[in-house]
Amino acid sequence: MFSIGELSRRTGVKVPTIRYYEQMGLIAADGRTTGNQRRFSQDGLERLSFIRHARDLGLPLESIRVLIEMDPQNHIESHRIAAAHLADIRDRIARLQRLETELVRISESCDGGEDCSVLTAFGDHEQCSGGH
Amino acid sequence: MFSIGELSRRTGVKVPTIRYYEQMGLIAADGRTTGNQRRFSQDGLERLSFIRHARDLGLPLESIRVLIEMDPQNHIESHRIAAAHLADIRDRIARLQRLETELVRISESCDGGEDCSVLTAFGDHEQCSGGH
DNA sequence: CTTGAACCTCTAGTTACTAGAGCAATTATG
DNA sequence: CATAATTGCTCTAGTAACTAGAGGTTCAAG
Repeated sequence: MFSIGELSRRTGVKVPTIRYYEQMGLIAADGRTTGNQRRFSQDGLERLSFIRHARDLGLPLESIRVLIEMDPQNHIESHRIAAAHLADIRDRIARLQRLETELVRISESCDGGEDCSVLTAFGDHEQCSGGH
Repeated sequence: MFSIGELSRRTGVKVPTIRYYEQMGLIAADGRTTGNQRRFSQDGLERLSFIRHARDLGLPLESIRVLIEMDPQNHIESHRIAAAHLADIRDRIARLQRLETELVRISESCDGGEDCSVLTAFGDHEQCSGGH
């Protein structure tokens, strides 16, 4: 049986975050001591590691909740979540790359004149090339 | 003079968002009608367009506030903000690309066996290659 | 048995908005 | 000019995923 601090040390998830996950119904303590402190089993440790890793992969808690409650033999649903997340990541990369291009242009636009053209470029959409 | 709705139509910023910006001190109405409705001048329109575009570029409101309050001749500060934001964007792109690689691996890991290995891969950090 | 670390609950703050309630003002139409 | 439709007002609360702090209790070591 692990205390919440022990669990935190083993998974790298901060103590208040574990309590937050419990509140969100993603994890449950196995029980409490007479003094009302949480005690977690090995199962809890594994569950939390799962959440931790999935969060590191950028999955929102809602998707994680679905994964947790899912039948492990349900291929379709887990593949769907993975594919949706991948598409989302790719979309975000594409958008950020467009911003990067734009920011490079803005950063290079200043010729050192009186008023800084970096500043005006931040506000002027006319100068933009790609659609953002 | 524009009503808040007119301003919204011309800039593409939603009405409640304009009020929110006002509350945050980023924009101010020129005054109010006798019936307490906001009226904005051309200046307000331009200010809001600036904010809109800077937000589209992904700048946080705090940076925008700094830009707005800045002397337009202050090259150093505007260049610094642009450079910091560019570095931030590049960092995010790099991290997302690492996630992309990982998710592709996870998506391809399933061989159709009893329990779906996409599901287990979400929880198992051991299988990961790059550091995330 | 005492002390200090770890634990408890609860509230509020973060970012950038969005949604809704309940009411007042403005504008368009008959 | 009266009425109806639209737009506006303020205020509160909700979103995601936590983090920080207050104020108090329990646990483990010596």
